[in-house]
Amino acid sequence: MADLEKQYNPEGIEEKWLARWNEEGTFKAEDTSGKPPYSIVIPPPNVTGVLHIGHALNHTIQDILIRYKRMNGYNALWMPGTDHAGIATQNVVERALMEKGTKRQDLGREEFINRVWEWKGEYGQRIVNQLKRLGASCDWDRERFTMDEGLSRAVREVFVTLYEEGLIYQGEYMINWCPRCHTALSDLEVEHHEKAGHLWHIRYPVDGTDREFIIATTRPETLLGDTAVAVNPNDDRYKDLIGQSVILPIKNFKIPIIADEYVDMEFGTGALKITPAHDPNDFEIGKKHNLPIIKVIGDDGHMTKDAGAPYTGEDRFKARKMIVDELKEQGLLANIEDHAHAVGQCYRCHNIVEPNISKQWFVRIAPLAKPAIEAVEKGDVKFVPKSWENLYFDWMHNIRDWCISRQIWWGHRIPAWTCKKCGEVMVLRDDPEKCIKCGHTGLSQDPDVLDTWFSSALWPFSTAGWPDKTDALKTFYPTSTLVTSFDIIFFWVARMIMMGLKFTGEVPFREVYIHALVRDSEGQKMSKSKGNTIDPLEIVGKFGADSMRMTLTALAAQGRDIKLSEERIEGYRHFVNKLWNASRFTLMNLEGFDTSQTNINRDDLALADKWILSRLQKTIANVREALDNYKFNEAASQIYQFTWGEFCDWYLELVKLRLKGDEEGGTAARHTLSHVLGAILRMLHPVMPFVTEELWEKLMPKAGIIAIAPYPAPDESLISDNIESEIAVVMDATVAIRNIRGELSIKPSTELNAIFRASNAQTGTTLKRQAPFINRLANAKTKLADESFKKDDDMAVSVVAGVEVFVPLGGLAGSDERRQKAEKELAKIEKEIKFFEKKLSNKKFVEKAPAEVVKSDRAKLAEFIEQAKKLKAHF
RNA sequence: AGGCGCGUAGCUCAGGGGGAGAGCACUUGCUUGACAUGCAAGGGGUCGGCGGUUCGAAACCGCCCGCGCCUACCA
Repeated sequence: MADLEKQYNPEGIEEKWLARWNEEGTFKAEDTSGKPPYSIVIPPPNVTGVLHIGHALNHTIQDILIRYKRMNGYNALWMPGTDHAGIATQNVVERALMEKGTKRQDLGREEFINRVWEWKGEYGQRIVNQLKRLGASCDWDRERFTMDEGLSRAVREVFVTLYEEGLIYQGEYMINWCPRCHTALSDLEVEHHEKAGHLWHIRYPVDGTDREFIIATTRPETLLGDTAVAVNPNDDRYKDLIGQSVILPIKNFKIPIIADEYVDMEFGTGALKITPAHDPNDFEIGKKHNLPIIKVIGDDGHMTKDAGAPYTGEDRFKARKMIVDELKEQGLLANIEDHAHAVGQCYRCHNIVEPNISKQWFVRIAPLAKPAIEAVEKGDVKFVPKSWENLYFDWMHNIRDWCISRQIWWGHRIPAWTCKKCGEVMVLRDDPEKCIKCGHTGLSQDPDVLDTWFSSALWPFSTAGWPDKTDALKTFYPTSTLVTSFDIIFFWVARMIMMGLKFTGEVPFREVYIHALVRDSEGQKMSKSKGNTIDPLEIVGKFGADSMRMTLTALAAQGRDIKLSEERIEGYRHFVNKLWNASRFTLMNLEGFDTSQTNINRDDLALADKWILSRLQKTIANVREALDNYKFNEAASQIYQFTWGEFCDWYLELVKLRLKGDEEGGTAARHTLSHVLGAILRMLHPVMPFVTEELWEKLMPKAGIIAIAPYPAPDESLISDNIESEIAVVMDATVAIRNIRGELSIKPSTELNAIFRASNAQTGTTLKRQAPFINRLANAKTKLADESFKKDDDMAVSVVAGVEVFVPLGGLAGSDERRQKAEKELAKIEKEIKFFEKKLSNKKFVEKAPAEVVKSDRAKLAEFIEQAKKLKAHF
């Protein structure tokens, strides 16, 4: 039994339990069950992904919730899976092809997709395997992938239904275009980062006059596609010019001067060049004024034929330089100004996106957003912390139609066909063989695929088998909780709510817990390019999964980001080790003791037993309360304090005497020890699953695995404030002696004598009864003062609540040192007295404050005065 | 420009109307038979600033200062 190593070594133990859980099917949820359901769907990581510390936090929290509920008797399902991550995955596979010297275009669409599947087969389990190593208690048999047949059917069903209801439409609009990924992006997929740029002020001469506009632009290359200059109709400076023309520099075209309210008279010179093909606002203005659209930047980011020589074929940024040089040459560049502005970048490849006009598919979002807003308003979905609801509402109220088509190959192909003969467009659940209108068999399918987030939006119900009415759907949907970070509230959370309500009539989850972001120790976002990432697997290898999980849990306070460093994790490894050693000690003392027996006569329990049991009940209640309210750090800290500060520091020390040989009370002590340790292990299991399983197996060999053991529940009848204050006397007396020892620099190995004078009979009885324990803890021989006791010159004195402590020193310390120590103690007490005297002398306080506060303050004051009096009397 | 969050011990942070807390770091002393990844004893803070509400504010309210983040089509 007592074959534990001196130090906890996670290696081997983690593997052992991963295998055991798997063999025993511990994490399997039941599609039909008498138990209450609790379900979480995993935010599906990208198949291309590598586990990072953010996943570790996200999954630790989910695992805590799931394990906690499972131990509480729920039919707990943690639904795992991965996301096909269209653009990201396509990029990865393309890069691999590039290394072999091929391009996807060389392979053709079908073959390329085959390659992606091959790639997925080879590497797709990587992140899943990494997740398993953290101890994630997902029901792995249910693992899904967004491109699975079933999920694809859900996508198809949703797309067709939305199309039939007019909620999906196709149209030519200005969208965000990534010239590198060669696809449209939704507004959300564009990141705005402030960049240092320039404002070029360009002269646009007015035709037939000597007047000119000076127009500022951040993108001079778009000049080639200008089709008008706009001014505000109310601008007196230019009123007379409206309807005339300017000569477009370089091109030497005439373009009209138009009037539009959009133009801000205050900004710059109040004149705006209009490039309908390359700016969303200009596009709108262009439509209004029927301006021609000249596309000068192509889909590949190079200048088009319409840009004209010598620019055609040049990269857009090179073209910019050429244009600026040319303008300079011609004297048309009035001025260059530094200008910082937010440039849109592709969230996948970080290239600068190009506003581009093209034909795309959109979701008409307003009708979907309305019920989704109401669901959160009504509380059908609750955000925790609640403040995130504001962000949600803010976005949902300003939401714009969602561009869902992507010009890539990897993803759910849009189920739309066009008849080559009659031009009929068909959007269908099943692939058509011929035109539904004219019967012609020549059909072409839309080449585009859907935004990856389109399928993610269905995840909570598509993974349960929707559109079939499965048992899983009935049992686990709506899911209970969603755990994610704030940065995908728009991308994912909001869209799941919209789609869930639309297609199931119910919200996809009841609560959304938004957790922090993990940053480095400087508070910087972790990123590979900064080199400040912490690799969770490396950490697991070095400190064990439990240490990492405990650290993340302890730091996961609501509403604040986590600054993580290896030192923090190392610190919590000490806690894991502490638990290990407390268990080691306990197990050493339980040889031959049957830990499965639970019936113990409470009268046999010693004071220390009753005390630790009382403290345990309070701790259990606090931990449960914390977990029920997503206060993970609070739960971690409660267990930490109890385990280290109370169980190890006091109870184990108090109990040692009774464990020797056949000491009286040994049975009660062993019973209490195993009971409390068992409760600690079960309380901690959701946070530290591996080490708790290992120790539980040794402590309770007959009880089965801890992952399905019942989570501790508080027993009110074991809570006793009287017992707790009685122990406080023992602790105070012990600390007083230790304090004398420490302050007077007496070695711990020197046994001291101590005499206690109690201020009441009960305290005296406690001190007398607990004397053996105090003696041990303070390395002293203690006794109670009798009537003849007199303090003499050689004694150090300390006064604590209800007890005067006298320690004869026999020359171990000089009188000066003793006086110093006593004066220090007195100064502290006098500070307290002043504080309370001031407070209590305030008439208004006495009148208005609650009676109990006044009463307790008066009692405290009296106690401190008493202590000071006693202390003074001795010097 | 708007919105949100944060400012508490040297560091990282809990807390939150009634005597300032934890971990780490620091000082001193310890091979006390679970643990030196440890034990014991200590030092350390006008809780960002100024006002207000209150008998009482670190906490609630207002303003200010500093630091983050998010959203936005100002050329």
